[in-house]
Amino acid sequence: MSSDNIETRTRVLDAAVRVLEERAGRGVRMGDIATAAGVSRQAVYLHFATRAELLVAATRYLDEVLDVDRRLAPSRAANTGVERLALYIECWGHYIPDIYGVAKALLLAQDTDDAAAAAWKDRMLAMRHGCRAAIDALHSDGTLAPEWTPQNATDALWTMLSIQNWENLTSECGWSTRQYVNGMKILAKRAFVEEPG
Amino acid sequence: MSSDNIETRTRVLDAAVRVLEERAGRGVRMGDIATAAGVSRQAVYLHFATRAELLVAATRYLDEVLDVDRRLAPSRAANTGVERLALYIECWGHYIPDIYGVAKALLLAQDTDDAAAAAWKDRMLAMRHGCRAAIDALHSDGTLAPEWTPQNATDALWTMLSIQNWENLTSECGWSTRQYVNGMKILAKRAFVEEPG
DNA sequence: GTGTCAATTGACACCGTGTCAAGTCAACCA
DNA sequence: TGGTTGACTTGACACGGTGTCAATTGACAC
Repeated sequence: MSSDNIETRTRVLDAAVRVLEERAGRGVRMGDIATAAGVSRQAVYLHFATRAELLVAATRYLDEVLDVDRRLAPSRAANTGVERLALYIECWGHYIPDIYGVAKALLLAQDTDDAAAAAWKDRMLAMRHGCRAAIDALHSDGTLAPEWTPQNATDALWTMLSIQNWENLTSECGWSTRQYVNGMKILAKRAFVEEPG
Repeated sequence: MSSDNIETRTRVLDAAVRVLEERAGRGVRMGDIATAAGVSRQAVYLHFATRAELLVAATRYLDEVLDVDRRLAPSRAANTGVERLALYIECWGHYIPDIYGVAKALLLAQDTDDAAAAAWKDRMLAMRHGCRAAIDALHSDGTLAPEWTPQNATDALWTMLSIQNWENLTSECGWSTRQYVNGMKILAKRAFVEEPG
């Protein structure tokens, strides 16, 4: 039955997201996800050909659930570049903790799997567009610091906001989500904004 | 023969560094290193109990060869905090390409191996001291931007200068080493330095 | 009843790490 | 010269995780 089919598939995705979240994306085997979904290991392979495919599907699934577009709306509605930059960081900073487990697993799978690498690159490129939009907003306001081209500033901001950096700051430096958001706002504002006058 | 012993050991280390460099730290098996060293796979295990141990030894070996202390001397001799920060970034930015292959392998091994994780953490902590020293120099000059505590600024600078960030900027954004050094100098100066007056 | 289809069960191939035991070869030494 | 030592080789194997395959179960549909 096709609805049954779909149900099992989503149960697996749900379990994957849950268990990846729990274990921060590390050391999660296909069998673990199957068990968590209350299904045999082979049933998972009935729906996802490889581990990488499952991880990619889990990312998409999670994105749907979390409704990224809605979250980004405030940033898009900003009146100035400075405001847009701050709101984008705010949004991103609260988004990372929600996706961290799945993202980390995908990040790790990258090294051995090309499909995972492509999927990761794709996601990161999407995130880059947000950075670019914020920098362009500064630029057209005339408030982008003169040391930067929009291109270079985007590269730098994008890199600064990477998930690995979030990981380092929260787990090695003990920053909270709030501290992360504030810290990145300060860093980005000082680094990229030149208030005229 | 003990001199023979040492010779084989260093031949393996040498081969490891070479082959890790070549393949950017990815997909390098114990057998590959053995072959590159002109030695059997088991000979490698005669000198290094695990892959992680070999990677850690290779890092130390490379550090000896590259003479980190000498490289850091200019930065330590700086007269102002601003100068020290710039020189530290200069030094670090030229150091990363030399260690990237080995570092990347260690970084990847982290996920499955505790010894590798500890070694990586240790190296990164050493690098953090350099960041801390630069920030402290700014602080005692009274040129650290008021938004930052020395602690937070160190966290941020340390994170900014991570090898993953270098990787992203050079490989995804196409930055050269020179561009990296310049970009990071601009970013760090704008973010952390408040010129008095 | 019979066919269909998802899921289960258990076996197996593959790969890379790490282990083990037997054998080779050179240097050193009585 | 013949024996011991010690590094290295060779080939086999265990283990763990991924992915495959074939036979079987069980429900629902006609």
